[in-house]
Amino acid sequence: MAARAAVHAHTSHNHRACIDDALATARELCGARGVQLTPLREKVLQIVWRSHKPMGAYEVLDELARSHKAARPPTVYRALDFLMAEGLIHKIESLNAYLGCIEAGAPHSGQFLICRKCGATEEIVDPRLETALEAAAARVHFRPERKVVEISGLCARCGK
Amino acid sequence: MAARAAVHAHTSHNHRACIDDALATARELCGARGVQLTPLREKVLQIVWRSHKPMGAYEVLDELARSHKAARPPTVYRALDFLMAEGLIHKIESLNAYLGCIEAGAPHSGQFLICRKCGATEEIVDPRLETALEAAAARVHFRPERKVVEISGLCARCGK
DNA sequence: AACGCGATTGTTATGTTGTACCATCGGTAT
DNA sequence: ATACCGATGGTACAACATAACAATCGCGTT
Repeated sequence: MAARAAVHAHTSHNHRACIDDALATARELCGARGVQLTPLREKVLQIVWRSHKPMGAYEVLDELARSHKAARPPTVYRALDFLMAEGLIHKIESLNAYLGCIEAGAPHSGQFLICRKCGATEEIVDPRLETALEAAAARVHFRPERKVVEISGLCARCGK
Repeated sequence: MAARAAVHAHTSHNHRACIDDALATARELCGARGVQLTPLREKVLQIVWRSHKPMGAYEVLDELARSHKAARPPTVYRALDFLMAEGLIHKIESLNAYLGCIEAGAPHSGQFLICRKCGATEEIVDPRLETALEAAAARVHFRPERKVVEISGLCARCGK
């Protein structure tokens, strides 16, 4: 899984395979959980995954509308809500945008590195960071439920 | 300064003194920097500080309009932008809301504990957490500029 | 077949958050 | 005076998100 951590940050790999993987995983998970990954939801998941950058809900809508004339804002937001609830995508709060989750499975809060120049956004899973977050909360007896970690700056290539 | 870290989380302290402190510090800093903390900007800073919870821009606007009839959305957003640039307030991205900064001075990214029940939001300054963030970014040669850390959950009192 | 039921999607309208753009005003440097 | 600059006034609109209700669909029961 760690090998997939850099997926969103690169443009030259075989992204098609990533998407197919993600969709297959999503179908499996939803099947196992008894929830419905309907064609509409799967299409939205595919659209989000096709982008290397977080996509705004209205960008998703524009894309969806190409093959689904009836699409309206609620159509998209309902699908995005479902996908977030199942841990298949994340919302990047500082961008009001959505990104495919590389660790689909347990719903979890992600940690993100967002390049302000090229827009590429990488999800990282850093246990040390996770531990530091838990410790900081525990220190003041705060019980964490959702952890938003979004680091903006310059990615390795743009920061050269 | 560490003693002020819990300011936003409590309701029974002498908050008036906090506000006065914050305003005095702000005036000093702006004077030293040669930027103008105009009456309008100071009023907005005061409004934000009066709340123990992050305030939406339109809430600030409603409050401001009581004493400043000409206030419009751009009025508030310009003041908020200025205050953020000077490191006097923070934006809580996951709430689209603004909060007085307890460490006014160097513009910095804050770390926040947000109670989903009572809304109280505490800014923490945890060097270990800061280190973990830097390390996570450095590991992939990412150069961080802005770090958004917002932990939602239950505060000590609501989580009992 | 007809019915009831829950989940999903369609549809219209509206609420919330944030900006673009240009005008104006007061101070300062030329 | 003139030109410029930072701050504010003011209109309009863009971008993001949800409320509310209707229609449809699959499915098990009668």
